[in-house]
Amino acid sequence: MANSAEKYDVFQAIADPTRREVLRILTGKELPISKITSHFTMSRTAIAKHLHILSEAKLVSGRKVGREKLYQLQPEPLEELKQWLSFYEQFWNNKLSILKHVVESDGGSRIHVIKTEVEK
Amino acid sequence: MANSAEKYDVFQAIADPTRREVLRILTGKELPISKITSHFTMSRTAIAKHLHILSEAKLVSGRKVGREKLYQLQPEPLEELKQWLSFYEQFWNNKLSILKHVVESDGGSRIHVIKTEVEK
DNA sequence: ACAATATGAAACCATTTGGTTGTATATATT
DNA sequence: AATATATACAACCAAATGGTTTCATATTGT
Repeated sequence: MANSAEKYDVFQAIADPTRREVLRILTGKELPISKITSHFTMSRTAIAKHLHILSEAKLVSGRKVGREKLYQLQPEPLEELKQWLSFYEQFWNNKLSILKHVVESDGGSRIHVIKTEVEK
Repeated sequence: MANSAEKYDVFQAIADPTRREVLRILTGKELPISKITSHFTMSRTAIAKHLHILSEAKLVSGRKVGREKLYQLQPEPLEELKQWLSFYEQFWNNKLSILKHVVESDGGSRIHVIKTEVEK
């Protein structure tokens, strides 16, 4: 199923509720397929396929340890999603509210933002 | 195709590249189906279906004006996506990367960020 | 060595998806 | 009134998706 042509991107990978649930389950822990499967009613094979898709999208990585394959969350590709989102944020938010959030949630520093026009 | 049972959620709606492109085209403007279609090689019917899906996910709204149906971006449901994302942010997060997007996605201005430490 | 466990992989299947074409209907335009 | 335009809707289709079952293989544990 996993073709080298990277058939699945992040957008497709997270479109499926089962796969989102798998990601949630993997937050923090590194788990073998069987343990992940135990959270669902569907078969191990089905979950393995979902893991392949998530793996293609680089949202998880698997390492084989003994007879188990341990899967781990790899959240970096979500950055792409975040960037995509940020483009639309200005339409329901105000761009500066993003900055506001950063400032407010920043524990140990103060952030100053100066916006200046740039000539054509 | 469009069942009242809301078959499509935001995650599924944005999974398709054509639909993401439609959203991008609709940023700012309100456009009739035919105008939207002119950006693609596929048929108007195909685009109409995509618009139905986007409509189910409440990412666009359409109003009929004369013989045209004008569609408009409705970005609010993307908030759900943002919230979903925020849960995973802590796992790769470098807070300043948020600022980086703001800077990079800003067309006509330059943003300077000065971060200074604050005494405990 | 043998049985149990964990995964991999192939074959198969029903449904969904993403597209098409064809026809009908409503609204402008001349 | 007749024609052109814009959309709606139904039927159809191939390919993708999300699942299953079955069998093979590698690794433990006794």
